[in-house]
Amino acid sequence: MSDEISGRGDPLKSLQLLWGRTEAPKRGPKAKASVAELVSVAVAIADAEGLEAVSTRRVAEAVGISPMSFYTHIPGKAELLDLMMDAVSGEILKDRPVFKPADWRANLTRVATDYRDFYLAHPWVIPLATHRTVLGPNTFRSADIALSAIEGLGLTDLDMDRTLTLVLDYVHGAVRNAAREKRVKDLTGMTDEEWWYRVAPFLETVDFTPYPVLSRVGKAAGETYGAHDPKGAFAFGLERVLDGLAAFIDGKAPGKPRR
Amino acid sequence: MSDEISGRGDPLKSLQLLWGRTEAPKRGPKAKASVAELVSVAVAIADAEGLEAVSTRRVAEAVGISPMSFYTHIPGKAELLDLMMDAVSGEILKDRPVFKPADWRANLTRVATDYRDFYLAHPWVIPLATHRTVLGPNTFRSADIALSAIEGLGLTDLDMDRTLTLVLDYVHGAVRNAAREKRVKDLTGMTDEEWWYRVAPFLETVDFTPYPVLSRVGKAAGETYGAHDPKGAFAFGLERVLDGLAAFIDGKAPGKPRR
DNA sequence: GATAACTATTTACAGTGTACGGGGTTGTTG
DNA sequence: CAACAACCCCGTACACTGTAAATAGTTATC
Repeated sequence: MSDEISGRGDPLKSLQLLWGRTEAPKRGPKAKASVAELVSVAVAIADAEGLEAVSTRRVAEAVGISPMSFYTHIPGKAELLDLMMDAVSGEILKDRPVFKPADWRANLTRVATDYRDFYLAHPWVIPLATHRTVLGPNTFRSADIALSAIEGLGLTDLDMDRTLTLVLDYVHGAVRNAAREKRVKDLTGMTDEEWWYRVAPFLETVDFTPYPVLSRVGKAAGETYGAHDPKGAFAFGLERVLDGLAAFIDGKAPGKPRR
Repeated sequence: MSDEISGRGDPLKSLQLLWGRTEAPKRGPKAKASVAELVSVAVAIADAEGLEAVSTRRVAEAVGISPMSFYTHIPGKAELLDLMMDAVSGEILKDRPVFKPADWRANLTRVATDYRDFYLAHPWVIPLATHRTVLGPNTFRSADIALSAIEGLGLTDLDMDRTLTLVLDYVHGAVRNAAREKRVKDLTGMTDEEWWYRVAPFLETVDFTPYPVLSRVGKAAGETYGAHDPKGAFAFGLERVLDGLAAFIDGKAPGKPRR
């Protein structure tokens, strides 16, 4: 099963597990493992070895039950992935910062960097997220806090939605590369430097005249900060995004028309 | 093998295949299948049924060779994925538009929408791309054209690199959801409407008082354009990104200082 | 004709998710 | 008390995956 994206499982079953709405069993033997335990070790495996190391067998074994006992607790792997995503989402904006409307730019920067740190800490969530958000308590909590970063600016609810979507879409796009860096290194056993070292001799035999602009710009970028500079690129992009939002927000703000 | 990301294969072998640098064999029987053929059917399978339907066995069978004969042409699945990515990259900015510096905003809009269309046409590339770009001719070609959209604006080569990175990161982040929509529908057999229909009753039993902002904004967004509106969100975000870049570019442009 | 270079194929192994059916444990009910 | 229902656990099995290893067949060169 390589199509590992969230939102695949039975939505109702997932929801019940996410919100702890499974009523306690009246009879039967006591369970050797709990859902929380299974999710926790699955997250630990994903953090340490990547998503592909998470298998139902492996998770079951890690909590001390047999492979098939996994399915007594969680209907299938799809539901496990949903639970994993919501579980780690609890780390986003964990201290619930108090935002002041006047500092919206600082607020959004905080939100963006917090989400970025989150993705970097759990790179496996990046290919997992789909448009059908996991409707769990932690996901709701982080979204609520993030939205509160732009409360009181005179934006409509719709504008708030789109504004946060823009920032988080950008963060997601910008972070996806940095997040994979370690992963690719582990898989290939090569650092980026080693990789370039192996690749460079071949590239010198390539005729770059069909790509004049790329050739010039790529050379300049490479000489300045090596193969790539995700942190600098993120900061640059975020500033531009916030500049764009500034024009939008200042134009909407009722009290302070800009010109 | 669930860790399907690019940049995993032997880099040199991949490069040789990408640039057609495998010297023609002098002896031996004629091959029943070519690399181009294998890549082509692999792309067709991925387009039609998603990345997880692409297996070496399936691809081999589709071109009429036995499962293991695949490996006489391509060293492994990692290299196949690299080749697939570069192959489809040929569709981006295919007609090589002529960009005029004065119209940089229109140029970048064209670049952004072209990349968006590309991702929507081949959603499987989204989880595949890593920071180790596939160094193939088509990838180079599209990057060169995209960069030429912001030539002649007085930007340094580094600024051009970061500017394009910003735009493409945003496009990637914004498109990831829309691209999965069809995919999730196929996997779950549910449209988004059916999904919401199943989920809504449960959500009404959830206490939303801990998420006041989310509850209000989510309700407003849902009532206005249903579950989500990726096209509108994309347009909104792109305008803001371009506004932010406008401030940056106008500030740098030598001839026209803004204030 | 021998040999080297090349393609194609068969078999096999260690994984994966999970359907199915049976066995053991617990609390409730007659 | 015995019977039963509810529940947890587990062994077996199936159809997949990528690919290592060994073998057989085909072609051009010496």
